[in-house]
Amino acid sequence: MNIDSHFSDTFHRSNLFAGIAIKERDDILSQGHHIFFKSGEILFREDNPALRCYFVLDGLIKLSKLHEQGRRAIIYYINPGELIAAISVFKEKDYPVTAKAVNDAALISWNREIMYKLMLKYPLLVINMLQTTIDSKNKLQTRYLELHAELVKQRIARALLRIMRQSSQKTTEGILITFKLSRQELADYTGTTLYTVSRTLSVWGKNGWVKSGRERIIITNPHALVSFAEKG
Amino acid sequence: MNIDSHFSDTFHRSNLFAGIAIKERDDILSQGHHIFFKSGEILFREDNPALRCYFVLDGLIKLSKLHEQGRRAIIYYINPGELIAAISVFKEKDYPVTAKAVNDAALISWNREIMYKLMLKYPLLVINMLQTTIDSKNKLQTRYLELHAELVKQRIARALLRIMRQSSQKTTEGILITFKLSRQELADYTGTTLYTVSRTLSVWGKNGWVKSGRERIIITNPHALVSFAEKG
DNA sequence: CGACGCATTGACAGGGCTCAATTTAAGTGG
DNA sequence: CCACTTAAATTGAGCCCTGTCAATGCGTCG
Repeated sequence: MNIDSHFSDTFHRSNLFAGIAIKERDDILSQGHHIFFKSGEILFREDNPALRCYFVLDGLIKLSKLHEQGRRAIIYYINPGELIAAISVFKEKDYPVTAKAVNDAALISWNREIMYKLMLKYPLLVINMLQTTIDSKNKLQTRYLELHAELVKQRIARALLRIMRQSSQKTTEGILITFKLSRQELADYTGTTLYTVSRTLSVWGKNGWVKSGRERIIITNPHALVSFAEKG
Repeated sequence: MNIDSHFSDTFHRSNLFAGIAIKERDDILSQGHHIFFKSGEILFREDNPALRCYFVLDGLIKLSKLHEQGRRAIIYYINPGELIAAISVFKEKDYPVTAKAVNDAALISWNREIMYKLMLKYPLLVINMLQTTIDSKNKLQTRYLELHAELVKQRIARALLRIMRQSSQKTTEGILITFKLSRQELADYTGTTLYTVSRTLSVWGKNGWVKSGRERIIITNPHALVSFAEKG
């Protein structure tokens, strides 16, 4: 399998391949398959579990989890350079999570047998996988604590800042979040409702901290947001 | 290093060593150090990060995280057979978590250099570490969703059931949780306050679902609790 | 231009937190 | 063994944050 040179950088710079020689990386790469998902498409769902693991080359992937009682929690936004559904190497079922492409996305996928062989062949690959898994677990622990300890507004501030760091660009108006982010999504990410998010953004709009429209958020005063996120 | 035969079983049956030959396990074991912690003692804290990773032979270890604003969240209870602070292999600092022995505990510890060498020497060890890390991450994801989606009482019910499955024994009165569990601890575990926990247990006591005293909980009607935990 | 989906805003209620006052139980020392 | 100390647990009162529901506004796209 060849890789588009545009994505090559993302692949080779990923922490996942730190310390692994280029020709070994190419071996790993050559055993995967390219897949593309359009914005809004679903990679796998609670009732249709992941059978392969995916490396994100481009785009943003949203991992969320649906509760029986109807609510949804966004667990992570996955950036290019990260791996998802590594669990599929070990378990066929039992990964009750939805993965959805937020932007058009390019990925590489490996099925479980191939990935397992690669893991045995390249111990450093597994070590890197372990490290990135621990890192993302720690991030979730932090968010778990915040969900427990902080009021909604503070969590929304933190969420905006996290998303800003992950996926934004400077514009003349401020820092624009570069994907469609509705009130509902932000609510799912912070553990609240779209109404509370709307009210909060409304106030912050009047403060001059953000400018927001339909599925579109610009942060005009990041400094104020940071201070609010930290002090509550 | 020798291992007490009483703990030998826990060591060798752990998922961590699945597929690894006995003499290899003994090699791994021989490079660690025995450590004991009395009930209530702290293994490491937010301001005194873990420098080694630990394998739990006996006892129960509580991992919690303190929020700047004062609240504490219990992230996991760690049973015998599990590994903690694997992150210390990769990072010296930056594991802002407190680990405390809930019961008297026996552990094996390895420092980072030794553990890293072992990981390179035994690829299957890393694969197993990856698998258990993914598993515990998934559990946290589930609890994150619950914290977002469920009311306090439902979360308390789930927490009691989880703890019961982890660490309990049958008595004539019912299923006794076999470690000191205060209202405050249960609150930290479920994301609420000790007052709400107290009120809830008080009601369930009148219902005949539980019997509770000072740092002591007996579940007298697990069936009712399960049904409540699932339906809310 | 019409329709659909997202966003806004108000009114209202209630779950659960806070604070304070007791009560209960365990542990300690004489 | 009992008085004393200390920490945990209970319970009530009050209130506020935030979820719920409903009505309306508005931007986007076919």
